[in-house]
Amino acid sequence: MGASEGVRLPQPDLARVDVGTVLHALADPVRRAIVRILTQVGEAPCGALDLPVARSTVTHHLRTLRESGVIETELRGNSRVSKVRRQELDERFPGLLAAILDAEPATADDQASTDDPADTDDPADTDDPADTDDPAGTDRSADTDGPADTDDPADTEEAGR
Amino acid sequence: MGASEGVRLPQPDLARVDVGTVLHALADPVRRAIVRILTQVGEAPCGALDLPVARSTVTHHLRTLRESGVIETELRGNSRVSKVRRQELDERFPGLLAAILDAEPATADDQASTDDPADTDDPADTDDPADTDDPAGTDRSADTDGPADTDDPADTEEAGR
DNA sequence: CCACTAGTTCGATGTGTATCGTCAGATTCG
DNA sequence: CGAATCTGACGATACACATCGAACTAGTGG
Repeated sequence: MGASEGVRLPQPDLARVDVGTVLHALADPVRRAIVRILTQVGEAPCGALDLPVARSTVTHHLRTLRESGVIETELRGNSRVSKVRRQELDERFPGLLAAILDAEPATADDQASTDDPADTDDPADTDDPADTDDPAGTDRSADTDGPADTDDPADTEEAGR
Repeated sequence: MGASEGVRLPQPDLARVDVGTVLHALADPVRRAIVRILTQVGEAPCGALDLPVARSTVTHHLRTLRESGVIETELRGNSRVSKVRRQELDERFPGLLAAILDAEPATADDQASTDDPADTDDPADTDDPADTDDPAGTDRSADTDGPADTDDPADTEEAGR
């Protein structure tokens, strides 16, 4: 018992957590991957999370997830084992986590590759994440072109009426 | 017919929209308020949205919502009427929008005040939004103390084993 | 035509954030 | 004990983003 229970790191009371906080935490693809992995394996230490970013970045994301109330972490020796506060989240925001997890079906071994293709699918015409991945300068010019095209068809339509 | 149907602004195909895009769009409190209002009244032009930000900021948010696939907007004279792509969202991400809207019950007239108290409730101990509102320096020292306190009880716990 | 309204774009600003590498502290193991 | 491992704090960097006010565009009505 003592061996399986360690000290839990500070975490917010979910009753006090704003839904925007959770949404923001889960808007990041790496953090979503983390949550998916933890949901599938139950719990895992930092080192067991196979993600395409630096270890320090994983640590940063884990902290963000913990501070937003999505996961809980406990000390076990020199490891910090995290797990999703699934029950609490489901009580506080019924259906939210399920909807998000269902939106991106994935296999345990394909986490890293799953995130990459998801980003590839984003490049919809007016999709912001695609803009994020591209150089800012290029994106702005793209955004400028977008509305311009909008105005053109509008003019054409009204002419038709 | 023609009077009720205007030209629709470009919007992404929701089948191609990543859930992270939607999550990010709805992580912002102003944008959430917009979606709530639109959900309640059905549709509304920019000017009918009573929000505690500048008109240009509302425009910016509407654009973000539209480009992320959450709303659709059509030109009607010199107005741009927006509405939530509720059905499509429910098909693409079943339960997501409902969960988010349910997380923040509100009345149509209390949008602005509803957002403010939500921010007030956020100041949980390790809540990021609270950290954002407070001076960064103060928050870091608090965070530094947090883990330190965690380590102390950890030592105590292991001593007990 | 002009005046007015509705809404958007633009530029600037300040803040926030994801990422990385480095280093230090804590724990485990031989 | 020292070496190895695990993890997180720190500092730096580049980019993203919410916000505002001013200027501009498009549509409406007299």
